[in-house]
Amino acid sequence: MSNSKLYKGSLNTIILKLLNEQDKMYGYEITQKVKALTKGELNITEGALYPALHKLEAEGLLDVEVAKVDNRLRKYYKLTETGTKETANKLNELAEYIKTMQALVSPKLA
Amino acid sequence: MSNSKLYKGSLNTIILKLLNEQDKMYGYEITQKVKALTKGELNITEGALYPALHKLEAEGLLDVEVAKVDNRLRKYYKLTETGTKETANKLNELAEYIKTMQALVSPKLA
DNA sequence: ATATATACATAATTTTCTTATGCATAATTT
DNA sequence: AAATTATGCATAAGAAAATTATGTATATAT
Repeated sequence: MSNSKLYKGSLNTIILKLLNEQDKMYGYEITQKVKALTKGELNITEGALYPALHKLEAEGLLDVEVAKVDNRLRKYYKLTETGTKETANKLNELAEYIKTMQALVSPKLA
Repeated sequence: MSNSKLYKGSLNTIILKLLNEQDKMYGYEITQKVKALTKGELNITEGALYPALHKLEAEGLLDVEVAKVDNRLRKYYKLTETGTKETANKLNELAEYIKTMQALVSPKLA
């Protein structure tokens, strides 16, 4: 995924946020989109991505829809209503995390 | 540690940064300092902290010095030279992580 | 006397990721 | 034509980092 361990725990947030923007995406598309958006910084591995998608689906945050394009399989994922709410939560948590970490590493007023 | 999973992977960064400021600290002190700095947001658990300190010591990033205060044991940790360098790396990685995540969740120019 | 705070530690389990495979089709390169 | 790379899914074994649950011990507050 990256040389830094900090990305641990942020995969779900990334997936949900992308699906919040793009409406529907398939797995491989997510890996490519993340690579592009981060200029190669972040490479989501398949071993992390697919189990994560399956779990989000099992939890009712994602719906899946199978399609066949160019004789190849694609599984399109999209947010459920619950998934949309959870996306908002995750983004708040990320903002909170960043604020907290900045307070810890640059404690200007502490 | 927190309701958010995002803190996974950031414990070492937190420990190293605190020791970079405070010169030397003992485990319990670290948990209290973090709680105070984050206004209760982040509570480092002992099961996470002590193994982490032992590992950082084993890797040569921390030196330990045992003291007895009020008849109670304290293990003071401080950065080694290598530890100081690694602290700088970790802080760069954190800044990089925050930048990357912001590019992912608020892709203004994408 | 009892509970809370201080101070360390480890073991079992869970979560999340990496690494290694595996299958299959399409497109590109040699 | 053959081989490689890209597209697209999936899972299993193992590692890493945390949670949760204990355990020991002293000091302080109720």
